Amino acid sequence: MPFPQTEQPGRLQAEFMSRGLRMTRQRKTILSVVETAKQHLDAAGILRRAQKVDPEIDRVTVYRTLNLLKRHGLVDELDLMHLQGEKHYYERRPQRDHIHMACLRCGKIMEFESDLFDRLKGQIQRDCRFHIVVSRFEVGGYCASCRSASSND
Amino acid sequence: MPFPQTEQPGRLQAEFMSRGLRMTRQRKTILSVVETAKQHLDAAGILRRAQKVDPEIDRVTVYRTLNLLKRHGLVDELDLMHLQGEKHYYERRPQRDHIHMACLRCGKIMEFESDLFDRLKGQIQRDCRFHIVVSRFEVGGYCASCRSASSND
DNA sequence: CACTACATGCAACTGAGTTGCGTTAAGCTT
DNA sequence: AAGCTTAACGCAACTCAGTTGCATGTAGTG
Repeated sequence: MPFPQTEQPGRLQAEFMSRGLRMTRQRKTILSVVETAKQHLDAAGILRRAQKVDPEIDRVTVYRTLNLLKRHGLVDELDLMHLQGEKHYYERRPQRDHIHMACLRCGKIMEFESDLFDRLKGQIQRDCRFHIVVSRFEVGGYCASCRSASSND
Repeated sequence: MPFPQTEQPGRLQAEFMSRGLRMTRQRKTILSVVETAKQHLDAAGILRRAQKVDPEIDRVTVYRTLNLLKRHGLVDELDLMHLQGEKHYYERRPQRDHIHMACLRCGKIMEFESDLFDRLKGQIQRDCRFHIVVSRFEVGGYCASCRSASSND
């Protein structure tokens, strides 16, 4: 085991292949970019990073691969309250779903897990007899630091 | 009082004007379209309905008016899980926030209010010291009728 | 009633994402 | 290992939603 981290590289690739999807040089690059991203990336950002590894990679391939990952539930698509235009952001689907909070002043994105959130989704599935495949809870507002800052400026 | 309904026409117009915003012929038309809509409309749909009243109205005016309403918190912008392309939908901001559920099979949109939802937002504000201005909780999945239908076809 | 600042309409533009198609290459099959 | 088939790739052209610049029109003030 050469990867002692909690989230070992290659796990996304492994899940991808275990679904019988064809692995290509380009997909390998894109998956590793998505997997190792430390922040939320949009398609253009993913392309830029992928091209540092393989300059031949095309933006169309990035879009097609992201659609594939989305359809297979391997990544989630986020809007992040459209703080910067209409583009989408992507993240590996986590074990446990979380809420995204976007600060309208500083643009910071925060994530928040909550029992209440899990219970709410359970309630929807039971009370509405609705089978949830994907969910997105995004919040726009003002973060703690911007709230205190706004009293000084 | 000529309007005995729960949601009397003109209330949106009244809120709009009470904010000191300039009322024009076009805005009056657009606001009444938004206010009386029985379903979630996108900008093109709002334009189409507005043009039935006033054919001179331009799509740019619709976009500008929707942006204005959004900035003033008088309407909410929805993605409805991007079931049909990337366009946005609009609804009057309700007294009590609700969740949108979009069926991936039949396209139906359902709304759901929940105490748990209200409590969850309260928790976010308290635990994260985050002041919520706007929130959007959208769910994609399969509705009750499509779940039972899918066993037969 | 006149003035001014803001709203409108038009046309041109932007930016994200998609499609068609000829070429390339995964990953089976033997 | 070579050949085969089917899917993925790269490129260019396109679509679609929404935005911007600017000249003209008009709401609301005084």
